[in-house]
Amino acid sequence: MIGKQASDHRLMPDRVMQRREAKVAVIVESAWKLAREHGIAGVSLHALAREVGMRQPSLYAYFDSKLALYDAMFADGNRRLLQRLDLVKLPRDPRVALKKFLAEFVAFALEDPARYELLFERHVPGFTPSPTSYVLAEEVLGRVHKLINETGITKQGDIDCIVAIVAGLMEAQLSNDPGGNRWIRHLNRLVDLYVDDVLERSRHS
Amino acid sequence: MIGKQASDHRLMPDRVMQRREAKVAVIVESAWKLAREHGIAGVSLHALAREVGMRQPSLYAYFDSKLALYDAMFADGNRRLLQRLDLVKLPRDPRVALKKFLAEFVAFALEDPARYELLFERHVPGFTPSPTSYVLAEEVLGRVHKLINETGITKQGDIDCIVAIVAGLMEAQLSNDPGGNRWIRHLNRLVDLYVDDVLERSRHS
DNA sequence: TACCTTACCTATCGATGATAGGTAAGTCAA
DNA sequence: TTGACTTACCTATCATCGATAGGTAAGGTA
Repeated sequence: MIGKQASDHRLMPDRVMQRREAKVAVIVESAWKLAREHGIAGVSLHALAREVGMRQPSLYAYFDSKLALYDAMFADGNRRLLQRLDLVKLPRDPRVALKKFLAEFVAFALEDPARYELLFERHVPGFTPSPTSYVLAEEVLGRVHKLINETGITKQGDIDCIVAIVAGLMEAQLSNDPGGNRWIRHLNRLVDLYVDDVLERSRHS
Repeated sequence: MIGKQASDHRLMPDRVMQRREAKVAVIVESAWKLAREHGIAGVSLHALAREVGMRQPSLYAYFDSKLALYDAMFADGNRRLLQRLDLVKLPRDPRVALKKFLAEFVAFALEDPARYELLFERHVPGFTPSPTSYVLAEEVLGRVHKLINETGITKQGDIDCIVAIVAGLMEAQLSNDPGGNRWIRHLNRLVDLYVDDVLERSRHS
């Protein structure tokens, strides 16, 4: 139960519960700060505790394990991503809408390498999102799925390809040219190329 | 100096030197075994030493640090990859040759997830290949580069795209369907699609 | 034989994530 | 207001990790 937080506090009075959740938020925010400084795997519970003015064992009052902390960060990152995607004004044209949506997705992903490591790579040994947190990631993927569908692409294999292409460009960008655009500048062209090809193929069959 | 092995043994007599290198090879092989069992980041020096019949500090006679061990594994993996690629009989047709070469590359990459993590991902916190080892990785990339060139594709941006697409498919394959072919089956089609498009564009300009 | 190097060993270090058990402050019903 | 209970921390300690120091017996060499 990675995602489970310490004990069950659902019987707590609201006031106490809110204070507690606020503290969790502070801890997660500090964890992101440390992750940005030392990489996602470089977050140490001792350093994190010091950052929030505690001793290391006290963190276990808020998270059952270090992996549970990562799970909370995973959920937090995906929630922020969904918020950002909510703000995207989607044009009528499905193709333009898809590209605009993907551009925002990619911008979010690339702006914080440590967050990218946790949300989209598997750079934390042993970490797998809990079902509760994974639902958020599926929501993101579901929105991409929907927009791709609206361009007329419905086959799972074609959706897989587009997702893989986007991921490949992002991964190359962050690995070899973080902050630049050497790979990511090809995103729109590749999406157009692939979508055109699928539609062309479906027309001729 | 990540890649440096303990001290400088270049003044050793040949007999001793060979025995030493044989031992290094045994250690690296055992490390791969542990990596396959527990993931690349799950290799512990205590377990590795036990595996080769030593105590943990004795490994430091062969490697200056754990990262130096990873560097030796990185070089070893790339050497094996080059050996495999040497065996590929390349057809005349540049396009067919590229696809056959990439197929072998991908087959090698996917057959051992732990090796993939070390060679193609950055799943080991703090690890960067030493210049000496990185030369081997560049040799691999150089061969891909050459074959892509021979299809008539010369612009760096286009080469980047093909490499990113291949990497994206491999990464999705291993993350979501290891052992299967849900993503990788699209490799040839995507390469053809991209190469065709580049050649088409160059013809119309 | 005498000497030097090799190839290990034990003991120990600091940092890590995790657990056990204690205490003072906060909360709340009688 | 008091007394009981809970919360929110603490100190002390553990096993495991990579790493270092220093010792020793066997192998190789003059």
